[in-house]
Amino acid sequence: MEQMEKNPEQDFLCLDENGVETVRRQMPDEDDLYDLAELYKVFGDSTRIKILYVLFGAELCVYDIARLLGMTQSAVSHQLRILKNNKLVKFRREGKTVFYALDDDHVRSILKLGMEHLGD
Amino acid sequence: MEQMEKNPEQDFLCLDENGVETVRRQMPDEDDLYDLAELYKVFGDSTRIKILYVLFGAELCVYDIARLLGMTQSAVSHQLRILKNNKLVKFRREGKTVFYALDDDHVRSILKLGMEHLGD
DNA sequence: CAAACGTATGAGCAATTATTCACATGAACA
DNA sequence: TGTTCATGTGAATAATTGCTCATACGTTTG
Repeated sequence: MEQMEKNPEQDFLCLDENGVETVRRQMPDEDDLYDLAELYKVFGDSTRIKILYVLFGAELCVYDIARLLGMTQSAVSHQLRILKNNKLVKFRREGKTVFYALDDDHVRSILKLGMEHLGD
Repeated sequence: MEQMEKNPEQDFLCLDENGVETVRRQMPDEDDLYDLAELYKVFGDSTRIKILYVLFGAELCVYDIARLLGMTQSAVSHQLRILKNNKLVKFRREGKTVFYALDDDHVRSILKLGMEHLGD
């Protein structure tokens, strides 16, 4: 970082054109970044995090999740819908009952990584 | 999952007491779950995701980040504050300029995992 | 078919939050 | 010391969102 002098041609204070190119090249598409933020937004709610952790080891029906977490069936159902849309949980119908489970191992990995970060 | 009959003593439709215990045992503390959600909430905004990705390979000053992303310096500074508070970025002062960089490799790992999940 | 049960969903409300605008800091330089 | 430059921040606003309440849907059972 030696190029600290102001360069009026360039409009960037600290980074030269090469740096700009390097940064731009590694940037994913705008859309992908948006989708990524949307994905993390789903993890960014303690209710949904609780639901995911409850499902960490067991397949559960909506009512059980609600009971375990001390929540309304409606609230749980609303959040399950969001988790479902984002492919974080899968479901299976058995008569009147719908069983939910974590969709894939990415979910577990993401939760674990987050916990690791908090451990510092 | 054979215990589908309703059991009025138990208040849980599908899960027996053993199941409840198993689920409860693996649940982290309420506080940790809350903190985890707070962490992901930070990732759950496309502006902050963009800032993190811009910092993926280069240490940058506030004004450069703003220029690269086409944002106000103020908006970037507000978001950097949040990223800083959550230990996702670190900073270094050099004269009037403040350089920001990703804090640790957890950040990179978390971003990568998220992208992987989207790739399905 | 009607009733009961588990689940899903739309509307409305309260709370959170990202941005803008104006201004405050804090450092370098005349 | 006063000015300029880079950054930080408080208040206000607009938009998002999680929950509740009421109700609808889909399945089973009488």
